[in-house]
Amino acid sequence: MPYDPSSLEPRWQAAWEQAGSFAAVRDERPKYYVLEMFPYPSGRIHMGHVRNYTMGDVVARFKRAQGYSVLHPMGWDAFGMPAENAAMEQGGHPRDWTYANIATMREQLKPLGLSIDWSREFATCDDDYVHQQQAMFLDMLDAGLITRKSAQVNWDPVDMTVLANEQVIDGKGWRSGAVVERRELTQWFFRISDYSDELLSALDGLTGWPDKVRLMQANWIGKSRGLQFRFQTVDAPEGFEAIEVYTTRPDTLMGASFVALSPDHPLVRDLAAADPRVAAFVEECRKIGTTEEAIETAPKLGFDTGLTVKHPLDADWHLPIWIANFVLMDYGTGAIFGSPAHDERDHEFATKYGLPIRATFGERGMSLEQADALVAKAPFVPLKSETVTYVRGFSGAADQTGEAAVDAAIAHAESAGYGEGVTKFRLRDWGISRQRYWGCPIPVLHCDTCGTVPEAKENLPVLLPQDVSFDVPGNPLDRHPTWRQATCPNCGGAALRETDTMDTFVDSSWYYARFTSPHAATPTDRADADYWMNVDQYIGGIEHAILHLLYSRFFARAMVKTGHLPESAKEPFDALFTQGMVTHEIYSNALGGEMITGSDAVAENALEEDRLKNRIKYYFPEDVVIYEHHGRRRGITKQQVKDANLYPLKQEDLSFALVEGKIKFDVVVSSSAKMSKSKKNVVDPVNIVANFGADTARWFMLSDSPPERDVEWTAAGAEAANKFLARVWRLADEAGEGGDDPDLTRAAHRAIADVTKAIEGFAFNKAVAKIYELANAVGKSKAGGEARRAVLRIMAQLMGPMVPHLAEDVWAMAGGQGLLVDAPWPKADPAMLEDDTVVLPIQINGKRRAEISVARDMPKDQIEAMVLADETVRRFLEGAAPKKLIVVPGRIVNVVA
RNA sequence: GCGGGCGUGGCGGAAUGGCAGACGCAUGGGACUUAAACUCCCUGGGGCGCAAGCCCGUGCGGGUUCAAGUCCCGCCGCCCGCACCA
Repeated sequence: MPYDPSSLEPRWQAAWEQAGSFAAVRDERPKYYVLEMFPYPSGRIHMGHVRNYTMGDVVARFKRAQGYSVLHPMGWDAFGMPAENAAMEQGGHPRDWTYANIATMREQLKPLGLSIDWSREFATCDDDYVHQQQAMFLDMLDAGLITRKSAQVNWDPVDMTVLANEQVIDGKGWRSGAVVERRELTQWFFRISDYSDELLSALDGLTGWPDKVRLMQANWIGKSRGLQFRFQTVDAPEGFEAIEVYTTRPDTLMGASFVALSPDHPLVRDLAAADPRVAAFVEECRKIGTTEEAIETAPKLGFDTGLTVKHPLDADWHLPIWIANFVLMDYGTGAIFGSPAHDERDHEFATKYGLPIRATFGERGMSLEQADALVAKAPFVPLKSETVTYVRGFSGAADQTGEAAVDAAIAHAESAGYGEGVTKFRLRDWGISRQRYWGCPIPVLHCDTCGTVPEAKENLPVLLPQDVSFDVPGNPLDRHPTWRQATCPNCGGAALRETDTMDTFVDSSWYYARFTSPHAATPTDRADADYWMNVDQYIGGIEHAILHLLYSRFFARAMVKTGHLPESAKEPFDALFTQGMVTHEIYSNALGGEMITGSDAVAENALEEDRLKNRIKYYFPEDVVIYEHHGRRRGITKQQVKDANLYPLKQEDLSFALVEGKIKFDVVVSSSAKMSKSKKNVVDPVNIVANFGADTARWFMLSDSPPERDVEWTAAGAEAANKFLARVWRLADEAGEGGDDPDLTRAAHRAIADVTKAIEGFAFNKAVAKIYELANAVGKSKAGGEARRAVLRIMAQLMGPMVPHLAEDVWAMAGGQGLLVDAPWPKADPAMLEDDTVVLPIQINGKRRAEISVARDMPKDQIEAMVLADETVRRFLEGAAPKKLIVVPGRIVNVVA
């Protein structure tokens, strides 16, 4: 009987379930909390999920074997726009759509054999979760962590609704096609910016996080030291006698050539009220979306107000005031001075509008003329740590670094009294208001008498009304006939409910804490949180490096402040791993605008493809057959092969069929990209599990590609994975009688050491390679009987975290006692790991020319003597003494001739 | 535009500054078979050579070092994020 995952996998899953193997329990063992970022219930699981959860499962099972009490939960990030979009497109209710998707996905996930404690499952749209989140919101409101202020949104003037950034395409609303405007709304915010410094400095302690993520967060928080000062205005309207600016480069003050205001600056508003030309310019600026990307990539636009300011160091020197579309109101003071000689953007702006470009400094030793010449065509922006020569300096030495010059300039401004050094952060408060239905209602009321009033805790949860429709754009809560009507908990009078719901990032900012006690009547249970927090290993995509992870770090602090988490949990994730995406080749019918019918064009060009996307037809991988023809990969649709009565067409019959004209290549193979429904380059995990079993899918996801990098799903790779697992199964099935093989036992212990190290280091691809080596050793070995079974049991243990079903079967066949899942992780015998002799490569002038075999502990002088006596070395030296002889013990020898 | 990352055979990848290409896939050859599939063995960066061996080779151009895929500087290409996608 061959390897049959379809019978074996359900059997072991049932065994684990019956044994209750994965229930997380508080006991005397040390605890380990493994968490993968929870999925959005889009409707079907995809390969990205399989990869993410397989990695987490490897860690969970590995730690379990190492004697930890493991918490490995699963839930659903269930609020969000797709449910509303589905309701708009297909009718139905977001709640029904969401829960149906969850049911489907749970059924698709379970056959993967993940070691999850399913009793802890919840969805963020559950009434209970909403309830606890609202309770925390009230606590946080009370603790001063929440505020209300004005913020800009994308406004679709036709649909009369707020759009998400992704719903704005080329500055237009995705449904209406209307040019989107920026509008101001009063919104709810978490005061994350109060924690800027704390969130930044605490990054140093996150030693279990990738450096790149810490760096991205540090840059996002963006601490900067600069000078804040006032320009005195000339002839400006009343109330605008001075303009406050902030600069991180006060040392370039003598190179200032203009002042630029944000279109949202108060002075600009004042001017716009009086001058229609200003108003028109501002309106033009507002047609750019709200994203920083849109603002920064839009062409730089300026408007000369005609007003001027006095330079703080020379009252007779007047600078023009411009309005510029790239100046952000959110950062600094909404006003800057332009220093075109030393800033890319200012240089572009000055060049476009004919404003002066005056160097403040040049390369070391340059004269004023040389420095001005240097910056005429392009700005000079050296590293701040580099020493430069100031040609228009006003403080500090002539030759100094940018850093020193900034400090000197701040000191100068402070002693002269025209400005002060300040520290600013780029991080803005976290706006959580969404003008949408399918989210957690913000539990607040608006009372005519009492103003904005928090709902009383005993009135929670504030649940969404069920009788809503999505046939008209806009927020159904706003137009619901009765839902808004409520009683003010303060005065007992009539009040209106807040109709904003919360950003779904709020839901995902504390689910990790809720998993520690998912059914508690309070947001957390302190004993459980104390025991299970922190998450020891968090695993998810790099796309969450900034927002989700930063918000979660803030939220944990807010939960500490409101007593929902212990102080020790303020950094909730001890270690983080960011895994890569799953990609696949793309199969389509067209390239370069022509329908491809067996022509030579196979290469891919993303831009071209984008331009032609409307004419391109995509094929699912399961609908095409790929052949190698004249060294190129070409595709034919299965339908075509069937129509020609040739299915299944063999490679060797291909040329015949082509020559006879029975078939032609009509599918272009394009390079791999992230799996997406629109390009149909998706492989359904359900099909893979049905065809090959879950273990094959898991094994493939772990093989070959390093976990942090993208992995390309290929049919050949999946088959190879399946073949290997079948081979391992046969090795166990066919184990016969025989004697010892010390080399095999050594190989097994080597494998224990290597695989353990690889799993600990998240190098699953290397662990897989080491298991291949062990399997090859088993296959070659003559060992039999208990000696062979002992090695097979080790192999089962090492494979257990990755392919748990097969491993259980091999374990049982090789005479393992009880369930493998309960067996402790094997330990390598140190005596088995060391060889007595080592082969030392000999390099001559850095190139490998020979090797010698020496005792591991041979002294250096003996090695040197052996090297000099070596025939190849003597040939290269031609009788001369080496210039140098480098011996790195146990590693390498280099002879410099 | 700004921030972050990645780039090694035909392909996925391996390599505490120390033998580049572990391991796997594809290819080619062979064994088994009436035949095929399965399986097993060998081959497996490019070039020259009967061979021993030699030369070239880690996106491109420089540099540091006895020694560079790895460190430094400057480019090119691709990917991720940019605050209302999740």
